[in-house]
Amino acid sequence: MSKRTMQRDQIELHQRGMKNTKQRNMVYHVLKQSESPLTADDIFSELQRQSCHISLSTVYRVLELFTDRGLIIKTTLLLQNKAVYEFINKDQTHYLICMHCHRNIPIEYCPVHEIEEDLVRKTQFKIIGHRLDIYGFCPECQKKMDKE
Amino acid sequence: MSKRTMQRDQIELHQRGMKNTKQRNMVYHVLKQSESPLTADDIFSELQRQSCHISLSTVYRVLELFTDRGLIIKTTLLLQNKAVYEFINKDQTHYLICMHCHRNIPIEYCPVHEIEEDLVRKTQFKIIGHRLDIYGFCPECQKKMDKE
DNA sequence: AATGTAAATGCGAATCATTCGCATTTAGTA
DNA sequence: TACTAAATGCGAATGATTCGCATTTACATT
Repeated sequence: MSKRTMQRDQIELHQRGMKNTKQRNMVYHVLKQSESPLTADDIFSELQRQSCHISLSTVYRVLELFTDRGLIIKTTLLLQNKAVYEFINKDQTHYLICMHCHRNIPIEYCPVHEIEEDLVRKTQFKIIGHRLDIYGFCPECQKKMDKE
Repeated sequence: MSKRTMQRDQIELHQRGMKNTKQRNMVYHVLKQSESPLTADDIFSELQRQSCHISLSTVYRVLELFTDRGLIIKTTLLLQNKAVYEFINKDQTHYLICMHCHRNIPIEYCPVHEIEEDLVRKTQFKIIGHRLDIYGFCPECQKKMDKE
C-alpha cells in the first residue's frame, strides 16, 4: 500500500471523527479491495493470509465502528446467519431471490433514485445507500413445486 | 380459534404440499396475528404464554419450511443478529434507517411495483414480495456528528 | 522529542441464535 | 385399524458475535 494511499485513508478516518489505527486501516483496505460483501471472518482470514496480525474481536469492533459512521453497511445474505459488510455506494446492486433454491439474480435497474429526492425533502435525512431484495420463485422451482 | 379458521389453514397448508400438524398451525397463527416481524424465540415464548407446548427446534423447523414454501419471509433487523419472520404481502412497508441511532422510519410509497411487471417478463420468476431499506443519517445524528 | 491519558487492541471465555442426532410420536393413507 | 414416512422433542453441538480485563497505542500537550 502506497504512502499516498495511507495518508488519504487517515484523512478519511479523521474526517469522520475516528482515530487512525493500523488495524482500522487494514480492515478498510480489505473491504475496499473486495467486489463482494465480506463477513468478519473473511476479513480476518484475508489479513492472516497477508501476514497482518489482528484479532477477530478487533475486526468486529472496527466493523461496528465503520457501520455507525456510515462508511459501510451491514446486511445478511438470505439463508445465512452471519452478517456481511460492504462499502456503501449509491448504486448498490439488487437481487431477485428464489425462496426455494436460494438462487440470486442481480437486477440492473434501480427504482430507488426516483424517490430519494422526495424522501430527503420530507425527512431531512442524509441518504447514503439502500438495499432492495425481491423474493419469488424461479421458473425451475415453480415446476418442481407443482409436481409435488 | 374457530373450527372454520382451523379448517381454512389446513387447506392452505395442504395446498402448498405440507402436512398439517398441531405445531405448524400454532406457529402459523402466532405469525398471522402479529403486526410486526417475529423472531423464533418470540414465537416460542408467545406459545408458552398460551400454554401451548412446542419445542424451540420445531419452531425453527416450521419457520424454515414456511420460508421455503414462500408463505413467510426471513429477514434481519439492522444491528440485530437474529432472524425475524413475517407473512409475505405485496405491500410490504419499507424503512428509512439511521445508521447512527438505528431509528426506523416507515416509508409510505413503494417504488417496486413499477418494475415488477418488467422483471416477471424478463425472468419468468413468480414474484411474491420484496424488501427495501434505505440507509442514512437522521437530522439529529447529523448534528451530533458534526460537533464531534 | 518525551509524556500522559483516554481509547483501542488482544486474548480467551461467555453468550446466544441456530442446527443436529436420535429416540419417540403423529398425520395421512391403505 | 394398522402402517410408514415424516414430524417432533430433547439435549447436545455448533458457530457467530460479544465481553472483561490486562496491555498497548494514538495523538494532544508539554
